[in-house]
Amino acid sequence: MINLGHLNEKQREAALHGEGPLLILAGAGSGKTSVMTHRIARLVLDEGVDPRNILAVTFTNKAAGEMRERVARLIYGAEAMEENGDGLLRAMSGYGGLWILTFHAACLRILHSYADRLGYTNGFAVYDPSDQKAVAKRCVKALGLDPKQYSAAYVLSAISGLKEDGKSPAEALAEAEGQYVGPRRRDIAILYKNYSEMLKRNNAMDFDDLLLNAVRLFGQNADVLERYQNRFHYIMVDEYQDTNRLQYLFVKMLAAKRGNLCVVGDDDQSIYGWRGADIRNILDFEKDFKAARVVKLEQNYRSCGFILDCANSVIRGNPDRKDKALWTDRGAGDKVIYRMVADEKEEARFVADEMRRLADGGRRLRDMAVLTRTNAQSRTFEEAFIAHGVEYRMLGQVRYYDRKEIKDMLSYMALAANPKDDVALLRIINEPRRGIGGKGTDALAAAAAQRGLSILELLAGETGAGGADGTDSTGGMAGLAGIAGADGTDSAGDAAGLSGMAGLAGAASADSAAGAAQVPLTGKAARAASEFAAVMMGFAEACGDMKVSELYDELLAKTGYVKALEEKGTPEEEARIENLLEFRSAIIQNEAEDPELALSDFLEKTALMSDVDNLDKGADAVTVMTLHSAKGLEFPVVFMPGMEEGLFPTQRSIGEDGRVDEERRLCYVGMTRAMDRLYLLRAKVRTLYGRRDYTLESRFLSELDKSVLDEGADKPGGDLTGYLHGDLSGGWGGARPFGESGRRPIDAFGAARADVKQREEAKAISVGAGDRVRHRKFGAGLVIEAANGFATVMFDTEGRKKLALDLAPLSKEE
DNA sequence: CGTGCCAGAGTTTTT
DNA sequence: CTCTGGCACG
Repeated sequence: MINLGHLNEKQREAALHGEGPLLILAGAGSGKTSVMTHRIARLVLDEGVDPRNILAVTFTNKAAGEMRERVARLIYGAEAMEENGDGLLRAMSGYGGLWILTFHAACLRILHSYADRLGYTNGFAVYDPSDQKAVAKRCVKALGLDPKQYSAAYVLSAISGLKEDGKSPAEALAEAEGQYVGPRRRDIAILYKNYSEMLKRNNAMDFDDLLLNAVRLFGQNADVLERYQNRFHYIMVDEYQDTNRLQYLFVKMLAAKRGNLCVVGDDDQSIYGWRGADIRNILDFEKDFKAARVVKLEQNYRSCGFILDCANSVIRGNPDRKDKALWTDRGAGDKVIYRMVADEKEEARFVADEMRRLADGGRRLRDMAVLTRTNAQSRTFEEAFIAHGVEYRMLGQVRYYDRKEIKDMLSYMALAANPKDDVALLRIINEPRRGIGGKGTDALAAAAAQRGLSILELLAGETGAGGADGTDSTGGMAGLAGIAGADGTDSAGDAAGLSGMAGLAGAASADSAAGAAQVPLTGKAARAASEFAAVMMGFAEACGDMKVSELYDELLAKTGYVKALEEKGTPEEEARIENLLEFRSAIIQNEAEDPELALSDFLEKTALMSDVDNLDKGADAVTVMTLHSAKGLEFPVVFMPGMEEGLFPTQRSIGEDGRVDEERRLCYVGMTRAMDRLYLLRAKVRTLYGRRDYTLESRFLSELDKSVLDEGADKPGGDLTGYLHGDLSGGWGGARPFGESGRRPIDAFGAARADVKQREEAKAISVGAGDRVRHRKFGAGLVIEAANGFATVMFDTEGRKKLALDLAPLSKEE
């Protein structure tokens, strides 16, 4: 029997639930993951349920991974997991095992088995937002619409909205024409249609499609739906309050036969309404699933009393809530600290300083987080942290896989895996420079479209005898074989095997002969395109038999990508090369975890990966991220800056029906991330988009129960003098107004910390993070990072640059 | 074809 | 303010 001893009564009730619909209303920090993992383990161990009969879906990889890990621990025991965690996890959660997956990953697995039913072939690509954007732009352009009126972002969100409503392009079009709803709606409907067709031609799905197509697959194929209904006897859904219509349908269809649906969520934490999440899904669960049992988890194990009271007092302001109230037996703890400061710089300085103070008192930096409403706010914190020597890590900047060089290599791999992928091709056909620019690609795209081929197929066909129709997505090889065999134009005989290289020798000379008629390129560009196509078709054929890392290495070498970077040789390119090496390690690591790793698996994995997944938990650094990305996380110390009307709640939410309620929930989510200490900050003046404005305090501050607040000792209204006292007067270099070393820690832990950061006397140029420097050309700047003879410098006017310390004309400024 | 300049837009974004 | 994308110029 599985031990449920450390669960509380409510938790145990939920974990013991067997058949029938169950709604677990799980307040923040109430241990819902424990409940779900125990329920799964109990079904398997005590009830003898086959793990393959269980499906648990989450929203994030992180949540899925955590759940998998904890379930495995319960099933196999902690010891076995220590010994062979990876192996056991793989054994448990493989294709035919226990599915604990994100919505998208679950849909992907299903679609993988039935891609053909929807007219896709199996190597279909998954497009990320940057790919989507490229497609949207092409569609707008193709229709001759004004790209200003129809920005990619606008078009995509409109399309996404239609998809989330489960509408097909035809339906959208019919609606737009049925009654007169304006040309805009009609244009969007047409764009939707063209966008969908282009994706399909490219054998690609975007994120929405994964869900939409899974639901469509079920809807159109009773046998498929039945198969999965019979497979999944028990279905669990995490964060149910964030499900959109499609996700709701997906779950509902799967659960329709047996009705064993267990959903876990908290209506107070619904913060993705703007993305289509429908809070009614959770509010109406009991209506939807008759005789549903409801269990409320209201005991909070995370936050201390004052923090909880604070959060409760804010969320109370919302209408239409499921009735519940969090409580804790952790004790009252510290009051919530509220400070008003002069402006955002003071705000960031206050935070940096407070963090240093807490660190001096024995807190780890990794235990602290700054949760902002907008990404733009993070910049000020970055600067302050650098200046104050606070190690930090930031989320929500450029996603790792969005870095140009990584995305380029991924596109190369994607094209090898799926030769129909024009978006990937267009991204890289001139990267590195091959002399094929906008005009060339436009012509190629047009020619390919006309013949119903992908661009690569067109190019590859051209190198052959001109048989345009010979190639298909999987057998791209047919095209290459064509070069070697049928084609008689030249010495193509040596184009055998993988060596696209050999192919290009043949292709190069073919351009004048067969090419011109079909490929709208001439001279150098035509040669380059043929060469490119031959190489890529070679990879397309070979990639099935290669390890991903091998493919990657070959691509780096044969496409000349690294070479082009090396030739430029600027620090920026150096950094890109470093990133490419780092990416290689990531591939190797993936292969270590899964020796069978196929190219398509890897591409899918990266496509479905977010940067929260890469958050390096080991590093001892404070975290800066948006409130949205903090959901599901917890930190002993949380700072919430920017408690101002117009920023939080945002200007755009004010006045729109229900939008402020969601902001309020977001505020609640933020506050309930804090375990021991919560700081609320408000700047009196804030600069937004270069405009300095006086602020009003956030309504969330006005609303909350003031008795939980510590508003600072020595000021009535709470102004910046509240923290500009005593221990801040020291200072390192005289230039810095607020230093660290002059201060003595005052905390209980407070042995004076050795000043580790003391700098060596500058002889030549030895600089460290936080130093001001002057560059002969770039002017004054701040060192962000210095290591291995390189320094990354944020210049005041020139932006960020990486410089070699022994070469750059740099001098240190005091 | 590639660079540089200017205009315009700028919540949040688990996948 | 600061990034992005489109366009004009060399």
